[in-house]
Formats: sequence, structure tokens, C-alpha cells
Amino acid sequence: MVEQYKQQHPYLVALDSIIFGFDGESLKVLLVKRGLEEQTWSLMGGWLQPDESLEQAATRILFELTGLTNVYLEQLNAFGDPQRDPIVRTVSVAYFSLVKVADYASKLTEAFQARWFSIYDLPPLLFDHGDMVDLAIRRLRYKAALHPIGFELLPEKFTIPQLKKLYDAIYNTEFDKRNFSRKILSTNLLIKLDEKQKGFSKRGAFFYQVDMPRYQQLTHSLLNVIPSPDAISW
Amino acid sequence: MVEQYKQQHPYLVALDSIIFGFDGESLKVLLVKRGLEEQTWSLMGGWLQPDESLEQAATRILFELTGLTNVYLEQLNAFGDPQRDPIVRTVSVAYFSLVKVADYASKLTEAFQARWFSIYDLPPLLFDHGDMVDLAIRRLRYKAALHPIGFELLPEKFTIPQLKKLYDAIYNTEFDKRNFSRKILSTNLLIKLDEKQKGFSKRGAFFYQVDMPRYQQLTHSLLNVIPSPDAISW
DNA sequence: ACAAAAGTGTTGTACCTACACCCATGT
DNA sequence: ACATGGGTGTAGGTACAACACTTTTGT
Repeated sequence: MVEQYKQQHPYLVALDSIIFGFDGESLKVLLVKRGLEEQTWSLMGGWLQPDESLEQAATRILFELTGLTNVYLEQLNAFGDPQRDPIVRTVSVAYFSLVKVADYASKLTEAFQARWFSIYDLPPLLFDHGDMVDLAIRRLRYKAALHPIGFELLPEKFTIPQLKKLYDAIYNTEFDKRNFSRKILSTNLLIKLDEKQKGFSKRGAFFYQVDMPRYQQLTHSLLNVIPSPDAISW
Repeated sequence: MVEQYKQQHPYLVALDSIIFGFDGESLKVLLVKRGLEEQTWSLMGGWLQPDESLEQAATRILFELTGLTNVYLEQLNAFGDPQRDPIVRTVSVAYFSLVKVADYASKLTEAFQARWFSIYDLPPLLFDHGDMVDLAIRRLRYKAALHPIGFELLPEKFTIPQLKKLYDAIYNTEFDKRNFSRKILSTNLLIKLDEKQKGFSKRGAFFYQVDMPRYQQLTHSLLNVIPSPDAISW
């Protein structure tokens, strides 16, 4: 019975990370120039090690580049076209993650040549990494419309106008600030702080932070969508 | 530079299929007893071949069991825990598919011991296949609430009451037939036929079929969700 | 006092929900 | 004639979309 295993071809298994960040103005993806491919920008990636799960490997790779832990990470898709890596047949599992750029800036390991690129102005990418980024952007848009994950891209304390700008950037559109803030606040997901943001505008906007227990709970319940009768929306 | 590849460990790559079907009453999953594991039910699966993409392999494996082509197929998740297959380390990419059971019945290859199980009454499964099925059910619920994929589980011609029963089964609930049919018909996705279903009820229900061009178009546009301003729904 | 961004209020409309009755047909 | 499922209609409430004005404060 173990025979059946022995006859099979093994393949290399890689992980690639689409790392999103938000600098206050536009949505960015973190790209690197790898040692062996000096010419081309690519996603941060690495190989699956024998003792790791896929998620552990993706977490490790993210840490190696950014020094960050406790980051939002979600499996995007496995890519396995026979020709995707022209040197050796490789199956790559892509993950996307949402990081707070301020944290990143302080922890970046300089071993990598890395740069943030606006999602609307990407360079040509290695292999099928362009497809991965495309898919990740669509997935982020899809997901952020249904789940409150945008916060993962903002600092602990942020203002409603900042949050609106983030959503403007994700969807490349312009939300109505009145409806936007009403909708966001109606979820009771945000706790208003006493503190105001100084320097950016004259009046200054109030800081908010996420109500973590409620966030966890909401995230969990949204994953188990059992639409109330008649809540099918297409 | 090729050195970097050579140092890496290769792994076996498998595919597993969660095959959903609907028999008119409840939502089912197709399970098999594999040659080497006579004792345990498992998902239909197979190995990735050198010349195949992941999707091609999943399609082939589905065909080998059911004889079906042109089936709804979607990548669910890659599973790669070091211990998931106790014999050899294997990364498995799970796909879920939606089949029309009537088609299947006529094409089933008898080489496999296969059976439909209600999703609410599953046997213990091999390896992590139970997790895969759980995730697939959640994904199907999630997706079917937002995209009109339920049709994939019904014959070409079906009635509104049949469609409602399908959704009742998916969500283990009881939709209101008046609101349900209004909602479905308001999408203009269904074309009413002259023909009535005979035998099941005295009055007989009209058959409908999917307006394919509109279905394709809707499917496409729903995948590129760009919410109209303020259409964030959480 | 003025500019620039923050913050709040209103109203029409569309859709969702809950609920009740009539219709067609096989027995 | 009656039982069984099929099919439609209505009204109240909720949430969304579109839109305009006031507030605060640094210069």
C-alpha cells in the first residue's frame, strides 16, 4: 500500500506573500528584489520546510522580511501550473496579509531590497506573481466589503476620515463621508477616544480604536454566514 | 542560483474533492472507500501529475469518479500540516464541486465504492478530510448567499419549489416561499418554460431554466465587487 | 475673518419581512 | 368535494442614497 506513494512524483512547495499596507493615501503592496533574480520585482516568498504547516511557513516568511508577528494572514490560493516556475516545477501557496506600515517601518530587516508599490502602479513581476497580486486585490475588495478587516491596515488609534480614505483607496472610489461614518459607527465596533489627531487638519479629528472583543465576535459570526431567511443578496 | 532549488525538500502533492449533490431533499457529499483504506470513508482524491495544473488534476479526478465534465469546480484551500498524512508528508489542495446528481447516476464508474452522505450525517473521515468538508460547507453557504451557484446542483429544468428546497437544505432552515420566489425572479436570471412538472404535486409547478448569458455576466460582475459607495455591509 | 477639514441631520425610495389568501389538479 | 402543494398580493418597517449646512481651529 505504501507502494502507491512511492510511485508518485514529489514537487517543491513554495509560499508567496502579498503584503498590503496603507500609507494614509494609497493602498500598497510590498515587493522585493530577490538575490537570484536581481532584475525583477517579486513577491516575498520562501520554501516550505519539513516541520512546518503552510500557515506557519507563511508566517515565518512574513516575519523574515518585516519582523512582524500577529499579522492578519489569509490563504489566497494555490498556484500550480506546470510552467509557472521555468526552472523547477513548483507549487506555490499564496497568502495575503494586512500590515500596519508604521510597525513595519521600524522592524524591516535590511537584508532585503524591498519597496512599497501602489496597487495602481505595479512593475512587471516574476513568474505568475502578477496574477497573484490581481487575485489578492480582488479578494481584499471582496472581503473588506463584507468583513471589517480594514482596521488591520491602520494603526491602533485612527480617525474616521483616515478609515474613509483607506476604503476610498481599496475601492478606488470616493465614499460619502456622512453615510460612511454613520455606517461604521452603527456597528458599535469602534470606541471613541478623548484624544484628537493634531497637525493634519485644523479642527482635528477624534481618534477611535477597535472594540476588540466585539471585533472577534463579529469576525467569527460573519464566517458562519447563515443568512436569516430571505437574506440572499444577488 | 539553481543551487537554491536543489537544497529544498520536495513533497507529494495531492488533490481532494468535496463533491456536493442535491437529491431533492437534502444536501449530500460524495464519499468513497479507497483501495488502501478499506475501513474508512474519505474524499475522492488523487495525485498531481507532472504535466497537469492543479485545476486540471482536480477536473481529471472528478471525471475518474463520476464521468462528469463541465462541472462547477472551485479551489477551497490547501492543506499542509506536517502530520496530516501519517505515511508520507503530503500537501493536499482541496477543491469543491457542485454536480447534478441525475447526470452522475448515469455515469458513475463502478470501480469505486462510493456513496452519498447527508451533510448532517457524515461518517468519520480519513486524515483531515472532515475539516475539509466542514470548510467546504461553510464556503458553500457563504458563496451561495452572494452568488447564484445553487443552479449547479439542479437539473437543467427545475421548479421554484425545488430551488427553495435546495436552499432550505443548504442553510438548514426554512425560507418563506413567497419572499423566496419574489427575490429569485427579480434577478431575471430564470426563464419560465411552458412545461409543468408532473407527478410530484397535483397542481404541478412550472419549470424554469437559467438564462445562461445573464448568469455568466452576473457571475463575472459579482466577482469584481466594487461596492457602490456606501455598500459596505457589516 | 477666512480657509479647510470635521462632524451632524433629513428625506425619499427601495427593499426586506411578515403574513393570508386563492388556484389548479389528482384522488 | 377535498386535500395538497403552487402561486400571488399587501403593508409596515428598516436601511440605504443623495444631499447641505454648521462647527472648530490654525493661520
